[in-house]
Amino acid sequence: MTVTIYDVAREAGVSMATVSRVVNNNPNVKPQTRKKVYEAIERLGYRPNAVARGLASKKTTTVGVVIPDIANALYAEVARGIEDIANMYHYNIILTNSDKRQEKEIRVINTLLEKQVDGLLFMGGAVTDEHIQAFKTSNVPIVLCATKDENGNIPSVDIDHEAAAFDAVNQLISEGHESIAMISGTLEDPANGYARFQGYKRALETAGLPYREEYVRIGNYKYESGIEAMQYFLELPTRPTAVFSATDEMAIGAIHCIQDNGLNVPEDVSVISVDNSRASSMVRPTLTTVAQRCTTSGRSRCGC
Amino acid sequence: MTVTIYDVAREAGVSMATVSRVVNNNPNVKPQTRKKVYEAIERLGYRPNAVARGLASKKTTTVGVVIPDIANALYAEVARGIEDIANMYHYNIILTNSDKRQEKEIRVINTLLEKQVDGLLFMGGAVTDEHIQAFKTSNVPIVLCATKDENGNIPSVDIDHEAAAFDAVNQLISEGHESIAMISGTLEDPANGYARFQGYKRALETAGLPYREEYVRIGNYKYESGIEAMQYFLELPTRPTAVFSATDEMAIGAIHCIQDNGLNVPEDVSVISVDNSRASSMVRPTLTTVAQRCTTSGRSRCGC
DNA sequence: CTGTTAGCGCGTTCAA
DNA sequence: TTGAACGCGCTAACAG
Repeated sequence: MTVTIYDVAREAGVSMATVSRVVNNNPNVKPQTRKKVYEAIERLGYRPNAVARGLASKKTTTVGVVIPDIANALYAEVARGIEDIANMYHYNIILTNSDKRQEKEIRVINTLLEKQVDGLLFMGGAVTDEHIQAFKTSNVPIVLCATKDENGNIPSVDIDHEAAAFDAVNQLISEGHESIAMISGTLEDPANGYARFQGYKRALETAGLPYREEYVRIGNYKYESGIEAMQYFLELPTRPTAVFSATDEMAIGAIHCIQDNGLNVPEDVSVISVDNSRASSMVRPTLTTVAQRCTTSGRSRCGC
Repeated sequence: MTVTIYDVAREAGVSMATVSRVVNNNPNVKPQTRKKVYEAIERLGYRPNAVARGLASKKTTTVGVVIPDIANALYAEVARGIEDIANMYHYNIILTNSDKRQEKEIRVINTLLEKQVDGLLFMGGAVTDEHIQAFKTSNVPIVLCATKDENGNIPSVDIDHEAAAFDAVNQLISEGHESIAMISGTLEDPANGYARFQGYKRALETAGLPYREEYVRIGNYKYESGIEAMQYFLELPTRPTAVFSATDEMAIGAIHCIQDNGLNVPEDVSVISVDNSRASSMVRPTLTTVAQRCTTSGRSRCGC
């Protein structure tokens, strides 16, 4: 039924090894025999079996990707970047959603390793001892993305949240704002939360602006929490003239809240954030976002 | 280095066959020996090699998915649904982006087939003879998603665009609207374009409402084209009281256009669409969308 | 430049 | 209930 390398060899009157060389573009083949082999391949409609090849060569040209949720726009962008790069090197990706549930994460990591992926890209929340344990059972390169292990032993790639936040707030400052509030994520979140908050503080310091506790509210990244935070700011005795949001979604909530209070953006209050989701380009008034190039971050390295 | 089934066999004092039976949950193993094997597996940290297994069994428990662009929210939702179901049956998916470029589509289809996927899910634009040709070179089940081949020979799953459009327009009618315009996609697009347009027309007919040519504009699914179309409608001698958009993005453009003209939604003009992207829930005024359950559509069947 | 020969790690008869 | 032996389709020395 299926035509194998052996069939091609017989058809072309050469050995399996020669066919293998031709298929793998090994230069050590006389052009003439190469041609014969190609013809035989064409005639028989031969297609190499990547599984057999993988077993023999111990390489699958496949990398595993565990991602919290591909339906999330941010992760989808990253996934796209990863697949682009993988594709460029003729690799494929096995994609798995983990929903950041540890039990599921561990399970898919093991499945991926069973499938002999050549590399594993892990995007998730916390990296626990169990994760480390699972990683250590294999020799394939692991790279963390948008997360880190406590010791920082595992290679990881991520955007520089601190710098992104710093840039965003700086832009506000350069526009003349002096009272800038922040809608932050939880400070327990090292990346989207703490790091961005640090960037915010550093920008204020650098500009010689005072840091005021009442100008910082912790949200949960959701639209509604953006509204709540903004409402709080607007009711302050001296309300801020600008707001820096840790994420686009909260920023949009903030904008709507401002409008609901009969104020205008950016005339009365400016809003800026650091995500770069597609939604942000479709919201009004235009939401200035410091491009975060999610896709690019997926491109940095992928363990292959 | 790597521990194989043979090592486990030796450690447990049984044969490879027995270990294989245990690993594959074959009932024909004495509980006692099963236990011995499990212990040996534990002790050695044995992990089955899925590639070798795939070669021997001719099954990879992997399905290939070619999708236009995972960074697109709609497709991402579908992909999520597919992965969920695959995961439920202990399958994995190899995901590839095609950008609807035929050359790339054909290439990844072949790659996926080389990798011996147990099924192939193809999401794309047109299904040409070249596609059919590529599909035929293999025996793995192929299923089309959100697209169809001309003859309808290949199994396919999709949402019922016609019905979705019909429902959406019907809702407008039930709200008392009698002059309803439509921002359509290109009619060459059988699904998002033509089918939705048909649904629009059928709803009008069913309600005994007249179909007016000037009440239909063709857009390109983009935000801007929603604005253009809406502007056209607003400048009509008798402007429509409601607008049905083939996609959310164009609907959002329409809404903004209405507002830019100093009118209100839905007081002056109602807007409805049939996508269900996340963006639509964050836009104001609230955009009524007929839930299209993209994720569910990904769940229907996946060729495995 | 080409052919021969071993495996890669596992599932699967077929006997026992 | 268990084991021996073969083969899945291909790559990788090695030899010539």
